Amino acid sequence: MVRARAEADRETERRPSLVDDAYAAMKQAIRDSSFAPGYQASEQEIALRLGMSRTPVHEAAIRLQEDGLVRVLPRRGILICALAPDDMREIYDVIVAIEGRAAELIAASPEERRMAVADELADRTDAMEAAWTEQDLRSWGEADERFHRALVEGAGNGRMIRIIQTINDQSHRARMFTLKLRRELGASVEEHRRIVACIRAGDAAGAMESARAHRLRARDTLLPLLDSFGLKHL
Amino acid sequence: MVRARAEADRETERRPSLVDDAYAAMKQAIRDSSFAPGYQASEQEIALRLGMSRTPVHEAAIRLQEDGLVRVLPRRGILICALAPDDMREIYDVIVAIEGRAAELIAASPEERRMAVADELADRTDAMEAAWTEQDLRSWGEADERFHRALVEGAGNGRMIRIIQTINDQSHRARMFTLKLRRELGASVEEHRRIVACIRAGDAAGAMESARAHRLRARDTLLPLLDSFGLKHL
DNA sequence: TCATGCCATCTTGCATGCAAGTTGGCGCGC
DNA sequence: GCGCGCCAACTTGCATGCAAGATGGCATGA
Repeated sequence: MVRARAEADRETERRPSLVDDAYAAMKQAIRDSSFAPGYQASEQEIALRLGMSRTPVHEAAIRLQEDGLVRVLPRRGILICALAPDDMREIYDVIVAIEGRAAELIAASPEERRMAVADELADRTDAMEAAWTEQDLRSWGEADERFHRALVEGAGNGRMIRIIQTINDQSHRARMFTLKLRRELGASVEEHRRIVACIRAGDAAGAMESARAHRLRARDTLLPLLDSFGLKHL
Repeated sequence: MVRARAEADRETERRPSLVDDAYAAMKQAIRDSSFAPGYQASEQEIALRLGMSRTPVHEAAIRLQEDGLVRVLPRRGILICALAPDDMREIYDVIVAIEGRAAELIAASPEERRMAVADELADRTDAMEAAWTEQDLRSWGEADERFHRALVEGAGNGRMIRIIQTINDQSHRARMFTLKLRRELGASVEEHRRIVACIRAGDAAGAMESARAHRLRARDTLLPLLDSFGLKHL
């Protein structure tokens, strides 16, 4: 219970309220497509399914709307947002900007901290390579996600972390979809290693540039892929 | 009423609800320090003052919490968030990342679009210079704010715009405070002109670098200023 | 004088009631 | 057969009731 106590001290013991439950449940449902994009649900219906009244569902919907995952249509219900290719372009630009700066900040930090982050990033990359040789797509995707999360968390900027988290929630479904299509996963490992090397060397400009180049290349292989499938929304 | 109709078509006629009113009123109160940081208000009290019941106030508070402007403390009320110097550091890093990428994107866009944005940016910069020669701090601040807003809006990325808007809401009070202290406002004009020149020339790398340098310099002059005032929060 | 514990008061979490806006379908007129 | 309007059913916006958690002050004992 040490962990619980620590959180209690930090957060004045916030045990999960019904609103938190509703928020988590709805977000999860959107992530795994139980609520498909374009689906329009009534708050009443969701409330019934979750065994609570409309109030907490409504308040959770407000938070989800703020996250860009749903739209609350007055007197018509909750609409699950779809992602158009243009949204993916926007999302990649935000990622390029934030991860680039994060890599730069890490590379410019004191050696001890830099090395600690680099070690973690290297571990994630090793996991990716292992998954790649075993053709284990699921593991590869998880390791890749962890690499990028560690990259942003390594910069120690809570606002950047939150921005990326929001963006990830929005693009999770697209990521799951494209994971199966990509044929150039191998290149990512090498690019990750270059980022790590720059961080170790304290080369801030190089770290930023490799992080940016990595995401820009991924974007340029993925967007045409989505377009070729004629996906108007996902 | 043409404007109202246009918005109606676009947004399914969303006239302002009480929640929107409460959100706007509270946000404004926080901006102009009617609600000072650290102040703890009860939802009931705010509801009375706004002439509505607790429900819309509560829902607006959830949105403000999502924006990072307040914290809703269970059964204790709404706490207006204060900004520590470390928050300003975080905020500047986000701005450097986003504005840098925005400048790069604009400079890499087709010439016609590029020039249109550059013209607007140049206008804002002219306004700054005029305000500077007249020692009109308020006008200077407004023109500067408009320059930076135009810079991000010029990239045409809705998510970037939203991120910057949120960040601006958070740091508005600090900006108002530091505006009076800064003694190097003149340098900004020149730096803005350099950004505009790079955009006009289609020099993406140069645009990004000048936008970044501009914000980094501003940060490095402001943060020590705040520290020297021993401001733990504002 | 100071620490401690209890209680009155205040505040929100959540459920629910009511009214107003939205929708889809049925029937009527052409 | 086809279009149009009306109505019943449904959905949320907002107010309010109730109960439980948080707080501060006062009384009590050392």
